[in-house]
Amino acid sequence: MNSDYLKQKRILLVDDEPELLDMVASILNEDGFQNIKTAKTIAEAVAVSKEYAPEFAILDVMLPDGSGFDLMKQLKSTFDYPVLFLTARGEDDDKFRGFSLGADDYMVKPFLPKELLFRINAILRRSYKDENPLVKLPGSEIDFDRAEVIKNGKHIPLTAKEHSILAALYRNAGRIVTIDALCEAAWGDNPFGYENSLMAHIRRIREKIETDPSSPVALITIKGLGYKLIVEGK
Amino acid sequence: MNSDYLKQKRILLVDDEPELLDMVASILNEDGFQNIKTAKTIAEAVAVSKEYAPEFAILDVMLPDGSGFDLMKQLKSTFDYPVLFLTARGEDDDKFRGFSLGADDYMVKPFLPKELLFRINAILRRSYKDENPLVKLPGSEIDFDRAEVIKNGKHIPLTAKEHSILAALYRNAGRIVTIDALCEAAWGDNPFGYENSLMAHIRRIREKIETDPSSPVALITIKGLGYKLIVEGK
DNA sequence: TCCTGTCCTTACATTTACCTTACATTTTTG
DNA sequence: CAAAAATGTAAGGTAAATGTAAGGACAGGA
Repeated sequence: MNSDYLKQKRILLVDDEPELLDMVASILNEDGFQNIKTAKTIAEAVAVSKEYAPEFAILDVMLPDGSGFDLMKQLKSTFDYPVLFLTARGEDDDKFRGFSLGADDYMVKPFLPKELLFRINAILRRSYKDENPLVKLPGSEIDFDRAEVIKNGKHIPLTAKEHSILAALYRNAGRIVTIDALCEAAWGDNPFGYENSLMAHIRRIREKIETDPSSPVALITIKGLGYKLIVEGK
Repeated sequence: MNSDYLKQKRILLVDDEPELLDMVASILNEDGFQNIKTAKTIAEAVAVSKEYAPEFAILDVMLPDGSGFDLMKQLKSTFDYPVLFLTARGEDDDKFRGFSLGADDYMVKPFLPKELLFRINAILRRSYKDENPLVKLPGSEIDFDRAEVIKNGKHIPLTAKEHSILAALYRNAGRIVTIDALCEAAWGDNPFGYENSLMAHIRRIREKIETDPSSPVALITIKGLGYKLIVEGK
């Protein structure tokens, strides 16, 4: 279900309630999304769009300076990215029925975080599914969509945990990722007490991606700090 | 993909919401389709059909004077062309079970324009190409038009659910498809809570396409991530 | 040299996700 | 309406994935 290059997509989040902004942003964050910008008004959203060039937008229907639909029209005429609407139950139902069709999806507040993530991931997957970049490491390549490593022409499958650990490393390619951060990416809430387990996974990952797992060159240890994934061009 | 003789096909579009008619029509237009007629009711649709002789229809499931299925039955008894259904999320889809076979397909509103085009083009290609391409798997072949599997020269029919699950896998051939995504493809609206049922279907599909269903080679499990369909050349 | 701490490596135990089956229920068909 | 087919449900079984733990290697410091 989780984590790959789609998590890198630039997301624009527009709502006038700060609490909701915070909530959605943190839901997205926990699922691994990196690039989130927020706005409280249409004016702000347009400004942000211009310099940020989002690849996906979550818009509230009711905004202080107009409706989310107006905003979508403005944006779509210039940019082209998928949109998900948030609407409160009973809010402007009639208007919504008609216009909802221009949206790529919508959710009625209040919603379950799980469902929000499900819909967002579904939209992104469908919108950007043709791109399937192979990640090039020294000595092998990773195909996140297929959850496999290609080494010397051999296709080696990745397990779920390996996949999510590698994804977390890839999101920070070239930078050091702490043990704690990796545990959190792999085990989510209560990521404590898995340090040893993480090590076992690191070993297994190295067996798959490294030519010589005991002298790693792609997934290297920075003693006392964490691990680092070496990706071509990062 | 563009400037095809398929773009000349006469298309009938039936929905009671003018907004949706406009939107779909303009999506189709932009993709190069020339001959589009619209109708708002079953009565209208039947009338248009008689003199226009459509070669493809997009029907809303809910219409003011009856269901899209009734319309399809009426039309199919006289004419024979492929149909794509549109259904709204949350719309009573009891009636929905047990179809989506053959050239037909359906989409849940709201949908991505891109995906609508993708499916329409796929249906047209399948329906109006002289040969219908068999999808080659290791050990068997799938004929989506006829909804059957050919294994060792034997023709084994597919049920509706099996067909739509296989179609979803085929659309992402070679890539991992999550349980959630498969549930959405098979049950559309409210795809939660069918995980177990999905498993039973997977088993039945394997019985049809695999030589040894207990050691699958075509529809393989990636534990914790989803399923993957292996198609020759993908 | 020994000690200390960090990480590696391995073998093994445990768990979880999935398989498999039989059966219940619903839907379609004649 | 009855029979057949399709679909959904549930429970016990299993193997692959994951977690655990113990011994080893290695570096740095005293």
